Amino acid sequence: MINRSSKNPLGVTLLIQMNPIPMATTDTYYFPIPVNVDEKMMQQHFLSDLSINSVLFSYHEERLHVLLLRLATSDHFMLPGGFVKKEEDLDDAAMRNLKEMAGLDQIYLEQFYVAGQTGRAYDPMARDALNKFGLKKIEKWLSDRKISICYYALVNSPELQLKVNEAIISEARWVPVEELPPLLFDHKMIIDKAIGRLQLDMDRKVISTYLLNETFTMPELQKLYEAVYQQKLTRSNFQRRMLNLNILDRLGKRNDGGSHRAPYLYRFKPSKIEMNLN
Amino acid sequence: MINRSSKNPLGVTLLIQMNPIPMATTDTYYFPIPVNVDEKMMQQHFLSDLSINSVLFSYHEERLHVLLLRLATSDHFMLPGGFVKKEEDLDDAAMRNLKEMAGLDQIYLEQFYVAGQTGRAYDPMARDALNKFGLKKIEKWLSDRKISICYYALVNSPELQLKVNEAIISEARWVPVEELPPLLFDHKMIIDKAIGRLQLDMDRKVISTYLLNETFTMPELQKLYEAVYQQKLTRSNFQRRMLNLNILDRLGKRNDGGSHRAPYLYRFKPSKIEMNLN
DNA sequence: CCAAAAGTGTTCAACCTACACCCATGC
DNA sequence: GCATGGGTGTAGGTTGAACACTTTTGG
Repeated sequence: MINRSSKNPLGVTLLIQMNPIPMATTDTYYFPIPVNVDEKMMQQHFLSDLSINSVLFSYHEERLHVLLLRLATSDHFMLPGGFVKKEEDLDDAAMRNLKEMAGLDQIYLEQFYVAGQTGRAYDPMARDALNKFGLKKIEKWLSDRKISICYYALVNSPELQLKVNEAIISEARWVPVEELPPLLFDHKMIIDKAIGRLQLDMDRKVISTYLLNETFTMPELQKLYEAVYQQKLTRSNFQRRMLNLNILDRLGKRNDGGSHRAPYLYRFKPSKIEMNLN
Repeated sequence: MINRSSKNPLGVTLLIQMNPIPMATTDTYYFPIPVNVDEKMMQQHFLSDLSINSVLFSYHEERLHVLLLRLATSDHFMLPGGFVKKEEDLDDAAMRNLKEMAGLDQIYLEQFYVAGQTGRAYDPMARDALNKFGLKKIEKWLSDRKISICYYALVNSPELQLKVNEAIISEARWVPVEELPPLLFDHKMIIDKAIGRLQLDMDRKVISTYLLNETFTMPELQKLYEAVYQQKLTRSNFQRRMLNLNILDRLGKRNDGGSHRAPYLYRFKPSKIEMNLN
């Protein structure tokens, strides 16, 4: 288990271990930009007007992070995403995309927005960067693409193994939400909306569990809330509020740590996960 | 102004005055089922994987109503909707659709859901009804159609003039949400989600004004809330809550009515409309 | 003057906030 | 013991539910 002590965090590598895998025949369409892709097959099997973008949230080092990909030809970042097969449920497509790209499975996934502005694909910054790949079909793709269904996902471990085409994506990293780098397209706006929705959902549903280890201390839970809402909370009141919700099991065990009273370990009551509050 | 007295409602006709207009060249694509439509033109100008469905809400006779259309070949109803032009923002498409169909303009419109299940077009009931039109292209349309972006709209007057193809839509009516008839496709589920979202939004934003006349009495406002939330509220507490929000102007004027104390008239403060609460 | 409907006040409980205090632990 | 950090208690304010009371109006 990762030691989350504030004084001496274990130092999870921000830079994700990338494990590039050569682009294969069918399973390559999960990447948001269809480079080196059989266009015919694309048209035949995928919905052409739609794409999916996913905002992956992870919580570590006491901060809320978002997974971002950097285009090899740019210093700008973008969100991961993919396409929807013709005979595939939207939610399934989003899930498949995350599984193919990052091996993620059974994570919390929520659709929160549809980006439908016509102008959204026409970011000149993105155009320039993509044109550097020298591929004609990207030009076409940019002018064709229209609607993006946006999901956010909760990931409880920052240690991912990404499968991306290294020629296109040169870097993938968890970035703290307070320190977002320049982003392509309308992805900044999408992330902002995702954070807003995450804040709403944290208030209404028992979803913190998807961002934490199975057991955690009360201060750890509080720091998660502070990271998501970007504000300090009063310790004693936070504790009472959480306990009064009656969604936590206190485990007799205690952490062993520094020179101070040992905190209790808590766990979300299994029956209460997926429950709505209020 | 419509007399909303509970004892003797004026009796707005539930059945909408339909004013059928012959299908013209371009402006006919607003109807959710492309019958008698130039398929080539459709493919050329519209996004093929998407449709829009709109849940129109109206409040009258102390009840929340939804606008439903009945297929001529069925006793089932469906939601109005339309398609998205290739170079058109999603929100604009939804607005254009309502303007073309019902002459509505500058109304409150909110996107709330995306219906993305593959099975959603395969309602056998709908298939049967549509096949009765004897048109081959409907079969194709049913197997092609995939994703529906769902909007809800707030309409403050039930008196609409609909433009629909009478050969296909034989009836259009405002139906109280507690008395929904059998619906085609997944439209029942979509309406339920729309109501849930409307309830959330009524709590968070100043949108009641889009369902009422410009001026109204406190009991009228309360009845709107009771219709939306499907539950009785305590009169005195409702009044205090609304006044404490500080979003209402009390107009000195009073209603003239029955043998009882005359209520004040209120109006939403213009500056507070579109404001978020909480 | 009475019934009916609208507006106002009062009480009580629940909850939130701030802050003080107590407990456990390693040095 | 004492600094540090986790856990609990308490006083004051706010909010909302329930319900009683007052005001206005037509008959």
